[in-house]
Amino acid sequence: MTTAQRELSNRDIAQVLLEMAALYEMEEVPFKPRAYERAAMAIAALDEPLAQRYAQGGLAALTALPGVGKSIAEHLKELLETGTFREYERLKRKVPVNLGELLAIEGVGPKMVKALWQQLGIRDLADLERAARAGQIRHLPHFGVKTEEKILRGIELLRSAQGRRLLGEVLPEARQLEATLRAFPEVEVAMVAGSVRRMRETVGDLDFLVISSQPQAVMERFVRLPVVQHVYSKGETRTSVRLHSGLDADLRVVPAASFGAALSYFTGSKAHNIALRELAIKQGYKLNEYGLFKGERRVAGASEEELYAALGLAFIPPELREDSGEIEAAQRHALPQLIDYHDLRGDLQVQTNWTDGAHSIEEMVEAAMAAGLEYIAITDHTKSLAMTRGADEDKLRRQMEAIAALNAKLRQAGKRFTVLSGAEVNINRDGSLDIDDAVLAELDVVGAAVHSHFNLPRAEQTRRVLRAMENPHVDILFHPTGRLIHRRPPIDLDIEAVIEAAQRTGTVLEINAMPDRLDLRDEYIRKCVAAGVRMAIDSDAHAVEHFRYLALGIGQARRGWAERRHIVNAWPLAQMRKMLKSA
DNA sequence: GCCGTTTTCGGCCCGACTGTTTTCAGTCG
Repeated sequence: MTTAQRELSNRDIAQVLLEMAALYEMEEVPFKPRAYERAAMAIAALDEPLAQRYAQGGLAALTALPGVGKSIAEHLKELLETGTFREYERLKRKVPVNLGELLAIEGVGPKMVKALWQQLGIRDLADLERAARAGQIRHLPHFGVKTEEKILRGIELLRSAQGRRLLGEVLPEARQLEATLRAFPEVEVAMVAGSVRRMRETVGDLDFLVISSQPQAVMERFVRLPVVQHVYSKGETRTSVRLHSGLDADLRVVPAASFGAALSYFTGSKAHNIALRELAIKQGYKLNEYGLFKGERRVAGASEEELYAALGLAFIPPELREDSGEIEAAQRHALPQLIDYHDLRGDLQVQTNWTDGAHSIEEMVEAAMAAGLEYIAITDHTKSLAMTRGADEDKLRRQMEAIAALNAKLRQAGKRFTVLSGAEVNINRDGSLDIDDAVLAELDVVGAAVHSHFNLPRAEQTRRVLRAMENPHVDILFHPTGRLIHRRPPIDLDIEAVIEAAQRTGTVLEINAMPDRLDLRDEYIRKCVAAGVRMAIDSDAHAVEHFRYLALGIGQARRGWAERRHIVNAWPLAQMRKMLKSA
């Protein structure tokens, strides 16, 4: 072997399996698509690189994954060892298009891709856009003007992502690179700055800042990292690269005396920086990335704490630096005591393999304990979401019994952990729920959620959601706006009315921590804080690995100025339960 | 192709919406 072959990431591998599912879908092969999708999900949710898992545990470690059996494990082995596998190549030959690109468009599925390729030779996004703009698609059988318009809108939406990526997707990569830099012998301190540090829900690129007295050696090492694909520029203080993951990354090397000023400057936001510099000028200073200066003399700059203090400000946590009132609050020393990343005691939305989750109740409990939680609510889907094998009243009752038995077992084993029974109940079009009130009354935690009719007009949608919140058994409104970042817009809700109703009815609003949900979003959280509405930060875990997403929800809550007192699952169990309507 | 509190073969789950259609396919959750 000459140069090391770049290792496939779990994301790459999951993508290949998803393409397999789509290819089988085109062939109208029954059941296989679901099987491949399930396997893709399991791999995408994995923390540890699949290659590493395979290297250590062989085929058995692969088949141990949920949804991975003998055949898929064999395919994965081949994929890991050779970069592809025969069955994938065979299927791809039949429809040789850029599947990932085309399927990323909302409303475009495998059948449409196949038809477009067969009839118009469309192979990628550019082909598709050209054909749609030329009005060619509307003339195909089973297509029409509306479909053509939908495709163009879908492409627009995809574009508006502007190459920004989900924080949850980027954060592990950023932390890993940060650790790599920290381990360089010439590096004294390394930190990730930018929007990652501010925990913005999406990230455009990565900014790293290091202290070193040997910048050239650091830059040399940096550009030779295997994660680096292309070097845009390389200098003494700044190097700019494209990573294999598709992200751009900047590395800046600064002397220790400037680190705080540089960290502040490169953390942003731009608006916060400008406001800070204006404040400095008013006080007779000059502020730049090298420090706070009075004339030629540097009065602060080694640490952020020192910098903010010199300006007469309380330390402003990075999540608040958006120039949305934080500087004024810091002047009055009236910043909120933000909820901390270690403050959560429970998780009030957890799915299991009773419906569309990957793992059993017991496995989720184990993982929650390992994540340092004291309680979780099991909230599987209900019946009208049939594709998830949603629970009906009988199934919910059976699950309540299973949970009661598990709690008894935990107590017997001396474990201080409580499993609450719950459900993620569907809100019907008219605002009624798809589970009988009598059964809801027996559950510890009832979450209600919109999973259908996303496009109702504002008045009707708001009326619908309010009616659900007024149900005396509904404790929490799950992912209140239903948005999927970069994929689906939020439902059209009068958010003020929802917050007012939450206050009036005592309904908790969720901050769903899934990377592509983060719903409520930061600005709505801040409205809730102002209105004194309680919220819950939930992982919405569908697999044991998902509890780590809670950190994203906490980041979002901090961006919304939330304190521990606003977040019910940061409270001890007894206090939290008293807060719920059904208690 | 996966899986097992319906257990090693025979299931794999439904229902709504949209846009295209004359009775339904594709997509989504």
